[in-house]
Amino acid sequence: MRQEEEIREADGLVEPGARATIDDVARIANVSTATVSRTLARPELVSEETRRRVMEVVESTGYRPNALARALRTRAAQAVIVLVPDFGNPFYTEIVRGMERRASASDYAVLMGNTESDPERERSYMRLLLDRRADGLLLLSGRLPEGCPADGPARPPIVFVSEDLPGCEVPLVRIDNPAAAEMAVRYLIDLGHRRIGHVAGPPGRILSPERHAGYRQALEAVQIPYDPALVVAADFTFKGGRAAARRLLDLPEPPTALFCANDESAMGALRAARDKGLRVPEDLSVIGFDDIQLAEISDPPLTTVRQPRAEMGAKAMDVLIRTIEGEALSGLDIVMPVELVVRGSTSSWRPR
Amino acid sequence: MRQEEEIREADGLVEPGARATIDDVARIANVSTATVSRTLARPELVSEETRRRVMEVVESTGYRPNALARALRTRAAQAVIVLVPDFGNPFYTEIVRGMERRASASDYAVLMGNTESDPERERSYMRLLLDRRADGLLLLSGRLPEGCPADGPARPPIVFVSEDLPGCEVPLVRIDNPAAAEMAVRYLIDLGHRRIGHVAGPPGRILSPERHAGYRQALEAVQIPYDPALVVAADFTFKGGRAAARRLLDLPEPPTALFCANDESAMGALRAARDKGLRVPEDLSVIGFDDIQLAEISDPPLTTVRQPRAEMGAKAMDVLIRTIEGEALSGLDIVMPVELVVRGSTSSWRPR
DNA sequence: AGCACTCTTGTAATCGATTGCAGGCCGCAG
DNA sequence: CTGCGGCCTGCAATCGATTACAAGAGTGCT
Repeated sequence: MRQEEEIREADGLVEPGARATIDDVARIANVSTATVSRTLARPELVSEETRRRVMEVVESTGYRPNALARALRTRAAQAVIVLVPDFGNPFYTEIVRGMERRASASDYAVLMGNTESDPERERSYMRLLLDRRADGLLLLSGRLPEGCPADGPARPPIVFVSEDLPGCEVPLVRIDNPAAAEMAVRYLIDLGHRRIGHVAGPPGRILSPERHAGYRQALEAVQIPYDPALVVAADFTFKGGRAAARRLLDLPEPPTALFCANDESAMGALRAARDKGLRVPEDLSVIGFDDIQLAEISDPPLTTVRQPRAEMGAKAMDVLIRTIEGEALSGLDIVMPVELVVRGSTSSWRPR
Repeated sequence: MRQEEEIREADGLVEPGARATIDDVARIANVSTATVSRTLARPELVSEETRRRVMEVVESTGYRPNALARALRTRAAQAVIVLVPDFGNPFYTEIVRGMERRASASDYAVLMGNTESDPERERSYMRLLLDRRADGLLLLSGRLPEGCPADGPARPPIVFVSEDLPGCEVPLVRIDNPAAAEMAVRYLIDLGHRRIGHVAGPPGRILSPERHAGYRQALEAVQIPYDPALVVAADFTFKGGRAAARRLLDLPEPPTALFCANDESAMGALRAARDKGLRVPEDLSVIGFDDIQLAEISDPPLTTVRQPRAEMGAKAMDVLIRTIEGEALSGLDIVMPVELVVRGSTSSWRPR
């Protein structure tokens, strides 16, 4: 026993596989565990001399505090869960990047989950919260996991991004969808278009009626009568956008421009145009929404509405962390600015 | 004090915000914490009657064991880290899906990390391991995070997917890249092509020389002399593929077919062809590698080599979990089958 | 010398589980 | 009646940290 301790004092640790604990460090540095803990957490409380000695041992043993033990004691896991409905969707990746950046600045770990809108998966990530392995939740899907209290004191720290659940107090970081959509359609109108179709989003998502409202608003602002035949719902996918656009282009009096509720369906619309032998933008203008990476490399490159995705992610993470750390931010509603990115899929139109 | 306990016994818990602990359950059910723990973990050790009583209290209080406390005691976090070099890359999303499926079957949590090949980010995720918040590591990037022991008893459970670090004992789940590449090029040869270009991967990635070797092998098998001028390195991106293909198509005697080291660069090649006014597949055949989603919706849809990505992910997770749970699987090398998916970007060629 | 104060450090309780060990109870065989 | 073995259950140690509290040393003042 003495022997073992002496080996430890000389060499750091006996078993190379085992990691040093705070007790090892304390023993080797000849102080109590309390002092080791303080040296790391609040060095100003420890004398110069002791601090030096402890730090030396910390270095030589490669000691890292066990996060589980710390989290258990402090009741703070220093980790947050980010629930993404679909990893494959490029719209989310940039948001997540922003989140990670902000999280690591405050030394929070990010536990990312791909739910595919599957309640089972949502629940399984929700467990991490109930488990105490995470302190808060960032939701990109506009839906609460089943069994998660939406309000009241039992609600864990949550922030919604982009989409929310109407009627609850959860903070939200978003853009002004109606205004952004109106801006996009307004741009088409300014180019001379009068007959403008709308490839809408799926009815189940809040975004859809919001962007549709902006579309309608833009038309009405310049006295263009709203024609329901020019609106076809899709599902935010390439395939859905292609089919919806095809229906619009097959109309007896087809639109000269399309406003698509997101970029992916706009890509579908570009394909539908090509399917029919229409040139974009000469015969048809197409405008998307989101500014995903693909928009830049599509043929032609897509004119679209850019959301400041990384900033939105960072902002949401910021609000979440501050909530976790005790600020009362309930009911916050943060609106981020958007930007129209003009590329090659739109051009002016003179009545023929 | 007595008062509080009576309220608890009647109503479950006093404060609705606070979560029940094993002590609460034990007290209310009038048993020891040991019995509660056993009821949940090894019910067969507990008498029918007691089990019923405990379970009732567990239900009514909504008790969930604190994972941190358990992990601290059992020294098993029941969580693994998955390091993805680039979330935006659709190649990885399917792999990750397979991993998640297998993990949740064994009740492991998946902590996903987007490293962007940044050593800083890698280190920050590595901390979760050193921290004891995770039990193992799944690497999709073919590189070890800095400071991670590659071999010896100190090496944590790790599995590589798709790419590995040559010369270390870490298990690997992969495909046979040379053989798969050879199959693809062989297909072009069978279609009648004789002058076949190769848009290669970046030199830094192991995949690149492997696929290049397969390309060369296929040519040599039918006595087509290898021409270095027909090989241009790109970087697995759309842009890089486009530029590389442009160089090949600008050759005095341009190739009639291109084998691209991945789908994204193949998309770039398709664009380069269109830039030059070439029709695919009539004037140029293009074949990719990976079979990402985009391959199906590109114009024309891309002929490519499909990797069983979900299965690879699931398999890798399987090996990792078994390693964590004590099986000695060091040095394992699992090779998964690939499949040639013929779509519209390739057609037969008769010498003109 | 005595007292008050600051500066450092250690003691020990605590977070919420798991689990080895021991003891109580019961039935049954000798 | 005694002893033994099997079934349940509880006691208490343990995982590895944090932190309230107390105690001792040193300083300065009266």
